[in-house]
Amino acid sequence: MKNFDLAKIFFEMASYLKMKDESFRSIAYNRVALTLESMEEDVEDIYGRGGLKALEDIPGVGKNIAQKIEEYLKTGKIKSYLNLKKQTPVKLDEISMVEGMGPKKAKALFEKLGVRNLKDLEKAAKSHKISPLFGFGEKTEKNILEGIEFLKKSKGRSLLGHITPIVDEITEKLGSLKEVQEISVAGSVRRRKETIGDVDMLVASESPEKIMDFFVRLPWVAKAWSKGKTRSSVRLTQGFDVDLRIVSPKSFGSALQYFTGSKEHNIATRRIAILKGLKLNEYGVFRGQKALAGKTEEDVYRAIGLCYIPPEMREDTGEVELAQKNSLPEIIGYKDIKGDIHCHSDWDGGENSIKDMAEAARKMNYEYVGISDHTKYLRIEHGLDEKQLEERNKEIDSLNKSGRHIRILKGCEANILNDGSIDIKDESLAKLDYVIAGVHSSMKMDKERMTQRIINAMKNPNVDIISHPTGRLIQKRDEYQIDFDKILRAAKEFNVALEINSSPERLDLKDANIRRAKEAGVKMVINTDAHHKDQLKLIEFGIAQARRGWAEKKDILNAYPADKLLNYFKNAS
DNA sequence: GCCGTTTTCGGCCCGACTGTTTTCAGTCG
Repeated sequence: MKNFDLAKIFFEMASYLKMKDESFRSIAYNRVALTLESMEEDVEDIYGRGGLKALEDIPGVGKNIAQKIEEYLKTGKIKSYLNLKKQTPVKLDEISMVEGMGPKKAKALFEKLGVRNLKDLEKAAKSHKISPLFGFGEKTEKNILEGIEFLKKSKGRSLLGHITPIVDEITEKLGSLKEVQEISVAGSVRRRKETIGDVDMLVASESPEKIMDFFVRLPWVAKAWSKGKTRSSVRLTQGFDVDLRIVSPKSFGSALQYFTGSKEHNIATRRIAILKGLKLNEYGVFRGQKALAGKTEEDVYRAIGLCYIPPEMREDTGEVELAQKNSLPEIIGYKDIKGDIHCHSDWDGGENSIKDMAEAARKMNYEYVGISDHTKYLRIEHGLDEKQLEERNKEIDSLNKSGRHIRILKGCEANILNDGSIDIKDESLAKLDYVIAGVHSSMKMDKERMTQRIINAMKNPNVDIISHPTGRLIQKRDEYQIDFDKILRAAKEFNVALEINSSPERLDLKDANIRRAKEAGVKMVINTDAHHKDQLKLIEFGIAQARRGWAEKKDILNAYPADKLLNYFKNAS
């Protein structure tokens, strides 16, 4: 897949062009880079299928860029890119990661001080060579040093699941002020992206000053970057930034739409507004001076001829076109899950008893809960052998018999061994309501073997679900080397569901793969993999990713009632 | 460099804030 390599090159070219003040060419390259990054089809396949002509059908790609893509596919490099790099040998991608540094400042520092990378930049700032320069000053120099410190500490982005608790607290604190009429989180947090750069919050109020004073003095604030009447920005001690915008209530909807983004989605919606002779900005939808909408997001979308688009879908990957035709898929809702079926109990070293897990699941308003303890290969997780599994089943049977709990299903999370066989006997697996199988070892296997390993596991008629199918840990461990298309075809053929693991560190399947699975007609389940009863509530993150992957209720098996779910598993094997 | 339901030429999203200026460029979202 060359899409990402090419996207990276075009992003860089866009920055270099901006440096040279060629802003419109820069926009063109940036746009193509974004398209390539989010495109599902391999650009190499497109070229193979229809040559230059087919490349030009990609939005934003014209003759010129098509030729550059061809050049890259044939020779592995792009001459004009190398030339740009030669002209200004500056690591722009590195330098612009520092808050407040962009192409223009980078250019000035290169020409005057020879700054080529992050290290040079830090050295120049530390030896106070930057502040005397024209256009720079004390503050800029200080901000550069602080920006570099921040980068070293945080790697830039935080996991969604790690920041939402504090975001909820801030929302509650601000929301309790009497001056606040409405409040919502916006930006990538509202879109539920798996990682977050900074947090955007929006408030509707007629008296913003008091709120801003309160905001920059919140107990978690380490530093206020800026403070104004409509926008303030702070860094929290937790290591990420929060932006607060305040607008008048009559613009709350349009501002929420605007600050929720994504940027690409906004560009698309604004284009539609322009085509209709309207103007869309954070203050509303306007025809000339006349405001047509602004109070709610629904009004805004309606005014430009679109139906409401859920925040999780706003990435300009086709949702705007469907909204124009009023044919968006009805994506799964946050209350549609009927039971979590990947939960561990104290039988395999989890924190809580089966009874406690069932009680916690009842509080989640579930109809059922599935206990799927590890099996014997995983010694470190106290995996159960055939005999222990039998004992555990008896406990579940007696709990179910007592009638005092929600329905408890008997499952397990078995291990897929290197050859694709399962680490526990088929007779034992057959006695369970369902079987989850997952890879927990030899994760660095080569692509062909790993793909075949998982497919072999799916061929076992007892296996119903593959847990965390790609094995990634966000920002820590890459996905296994697998041919995902082959996995999808096998999942469809053998009627095996793929898990959407809700753990904020995993989110596996991820959004793009969920969409591919859905398109391939493969069923999924959304689970938490809870090892503690408090982790059941993490399901919201899995549902959020499912929504980002456009999954509908019918695609998600544990949105079915228990009997329908069990029937599915029975008939699938 | 790309693009077209007023356009094959003339636009390309656009407003807020900062830090440096003395009227604005650069950055961000």
